[in-house]
Amino acid sequence: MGRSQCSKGEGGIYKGPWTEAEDTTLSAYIKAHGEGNWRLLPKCAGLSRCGKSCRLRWLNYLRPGLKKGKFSWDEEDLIVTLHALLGNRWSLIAGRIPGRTDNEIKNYWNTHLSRKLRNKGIDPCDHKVGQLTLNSKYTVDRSNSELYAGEFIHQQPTTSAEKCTTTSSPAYSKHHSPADDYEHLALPPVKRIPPVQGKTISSPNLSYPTYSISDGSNSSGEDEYLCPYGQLCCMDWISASDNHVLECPPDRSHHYSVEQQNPVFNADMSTLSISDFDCLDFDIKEFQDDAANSDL
DNA sequence: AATGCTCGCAACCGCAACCAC
DNA sequence: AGTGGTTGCGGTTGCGAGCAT
Repeated sequence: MGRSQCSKGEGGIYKGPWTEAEDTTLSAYIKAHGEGNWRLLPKCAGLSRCGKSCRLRWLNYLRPGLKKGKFSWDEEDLIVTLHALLGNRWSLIAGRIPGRTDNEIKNYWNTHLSRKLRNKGIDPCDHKVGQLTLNSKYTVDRSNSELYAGEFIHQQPTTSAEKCTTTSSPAYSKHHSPADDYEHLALPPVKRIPPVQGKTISSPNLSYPTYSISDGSNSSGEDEYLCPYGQLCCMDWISASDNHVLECPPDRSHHYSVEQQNPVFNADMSTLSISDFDCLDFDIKEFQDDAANSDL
């Protein structure tokens, strides 16, 4: 499997599959000197490979903590969900799935998941339902879900190379299922707190959310918070750091901004989109817990 | 058994982003 | 602001394994 036998290319640089000896050399070197300096690494380590190749081999194969083998049900589900939210941003998706690499996820998507979705009549690019011939059990009832993505998520493609990005992604369903299943398309009604117009809602400690509303009333909990952009922006899913503030402008009853130290959150409300949020800020554990716990 | 075809995945390639100067 | 070097990302390639005929 894989590429052709190792062959020397220009400048005596090997290409093709890595040998065991090369793996050992690379691992030993990185354990001793750490990652980075990829261009110089091959020379220093005595490898006839380009730095890029070394980096890739380390990140995708040799790095400790990598999971091998089949994707679990949960992982598959998570990939579908994250792809719906993030598009082909494999490294971001991989960052949310411990032990899996972007390359692995990308391959798995291209060879398994996209096909599965297509077979179910779902466009794997935008996760929209095409001509589904569903039985009544899995009817997609968007009218019943005010959190349907098209209304709340307006993710813009991030690069021109992204052929398959979500321009209108389905919201994350709390009743999500793996790609085999239609259920993740049948978004249930979601409990929401009515917007508090003109109020500022802050959470000084997001790792254990306690909300305070500027009028002095307090509330705490995980299941009753604002989900202005589908459910992604539920505050619980934004990792803890100071100075998060959700606010509801008087003129936009369903849209909120999150103010952070990051200047992007000072963007014009009318143009703020889900892609403006740094996805690294989302805490996947709470993401999963929230999904598992909720049955609204 | 031989041949052809499809699938899965490691690895490569090009390009954009980032950084230092 | 411009330039050059480096890194990281996503798309694509190409080979071996496995399956079908």
